[in-house]
Amino acid sequence: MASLTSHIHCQDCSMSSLCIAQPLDNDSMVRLDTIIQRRKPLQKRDLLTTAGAPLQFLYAVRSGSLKTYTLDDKGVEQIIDFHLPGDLVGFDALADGHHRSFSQALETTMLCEIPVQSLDDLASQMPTLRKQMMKLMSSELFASKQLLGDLNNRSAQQRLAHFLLTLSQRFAERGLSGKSFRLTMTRADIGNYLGLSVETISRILSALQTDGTLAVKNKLVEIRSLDQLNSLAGH
Amino acid sequence: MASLTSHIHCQDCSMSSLCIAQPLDNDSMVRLDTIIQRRKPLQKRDLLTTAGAPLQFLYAVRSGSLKTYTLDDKGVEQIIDFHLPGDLVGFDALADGHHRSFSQALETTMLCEIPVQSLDDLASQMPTLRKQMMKLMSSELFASKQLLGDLNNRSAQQRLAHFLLTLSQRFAERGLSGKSFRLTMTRADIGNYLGLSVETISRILSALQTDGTLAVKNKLVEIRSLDQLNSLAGH
DNA sequence: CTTTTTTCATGATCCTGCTCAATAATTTGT
DNA sequence: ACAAATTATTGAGCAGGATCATGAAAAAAG
Repeated sequence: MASLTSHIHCQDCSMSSLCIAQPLDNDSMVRLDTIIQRRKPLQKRDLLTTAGAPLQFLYAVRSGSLKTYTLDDKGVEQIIDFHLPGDLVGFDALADGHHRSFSQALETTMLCEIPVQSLDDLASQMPTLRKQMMKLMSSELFASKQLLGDLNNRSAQQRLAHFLLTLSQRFAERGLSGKSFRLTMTRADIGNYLGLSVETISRILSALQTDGTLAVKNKLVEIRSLDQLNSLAGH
Repeated sequence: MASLTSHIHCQDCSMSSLCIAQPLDNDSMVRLDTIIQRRKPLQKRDLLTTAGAPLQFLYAVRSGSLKTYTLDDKGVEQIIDFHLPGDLVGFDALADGHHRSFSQALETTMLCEIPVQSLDDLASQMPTLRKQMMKLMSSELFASKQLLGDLNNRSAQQRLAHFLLTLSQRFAERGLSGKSFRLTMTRADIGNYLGLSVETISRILSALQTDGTLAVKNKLVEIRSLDQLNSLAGH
């Protein structure tokens, strides 16, 4: 099965449309492909990056999911992001060449490993690749700043509704069902990310279940009324 | 005085150490300088960017300050960032070539105008410039994600203390006093940014004044006890 | 399969920060 | 310089969500 993994190339990766490879012509993609390594899958709870470690690779998620977090001075975890297939992990380390956060697999997760040195070499020769990297960072930057506003002035219910909608959209973009999906993170993770207590997450999920907006069964979520969820999120 | 403004070059700009020009050698800086335009100062309340408008320039703040915000579907302002001298404005527009937010001057503000097309041309020839742009974006990205966590799980007092400390640091980096500075934004702006009501901002400022952490006189803030402010922020 | 650990659900209580309200101080416009 | 508008301060009351506590359900470990 290792042979299967190692035989997947950018050219036929289903995630390439979201990835750094998106705007490249076939020839460029082949060149990108040659510098990319595959590695054996991460198991649940395995760490991909550690804060402070020197940056060697950027990672593209092929399947599975991760959470990115920092530890504050008191050692308290602060979740910064969740990563789904097609997402890139490691941009925050470009600033000074060291990772600034921890990334941990939430389930069995497969990745592409992109050596930053080679990527930089390639970027200097390929304007399209350079622009794509800028675009991805710019998008992430805006999304992150937008999120700040989205969360700050909103109620617990609005935050959670927004979170579920965003997940739904992201699954849909990845060719998966946006109606029905599995939360790979715990309620505590969601609460941490949204600045709410576990209890609040639990209570709101129950309430949304009761009023028919969602069907929740453990980690499985089904969106019963997208309209209602949208209006709860305030969109 | 217009002649004075137009005669300032990257080579002798006091902000160049924070700006995109930071790592460039003198020759490169001169080349960068030739593509940069100066323009007449923005007056308080003037808009620099408008959401939806095509991206033509990135801007570097030379003096003064701005706020960046979006308008939600109900037309409610959501402040995303404050910009001080040395900051770059416009990175969020690189993703699709259109500005995604409004930037408004909080006071009389001078700017450098950097045409993105020329900047991109230059970046393709100058690896150092390219890397610096990536670094700046990466830093901003991490700062923004970090901020999310910093705000989310913290009390009103911790948030405001954190905000003031960040401002203080930024002023200090810019060669200004970090002990004593002027808030160019209103209390309402701060509240909007931190997800707190104006009243809460006002009350906490009064409380910090009473307990001797700060001296506040209208827009003027003096940090009386940095230690105390630090411990309030939870650092 | 059984035991242990982790995660989730729900209730009761409390407190932080919001809303509403009234006044004062600054800033802006004429 | 004055009037109007915006911004800031302070108080009272209320409510959303945190915390504490307990039990149930899943998941992980053995």
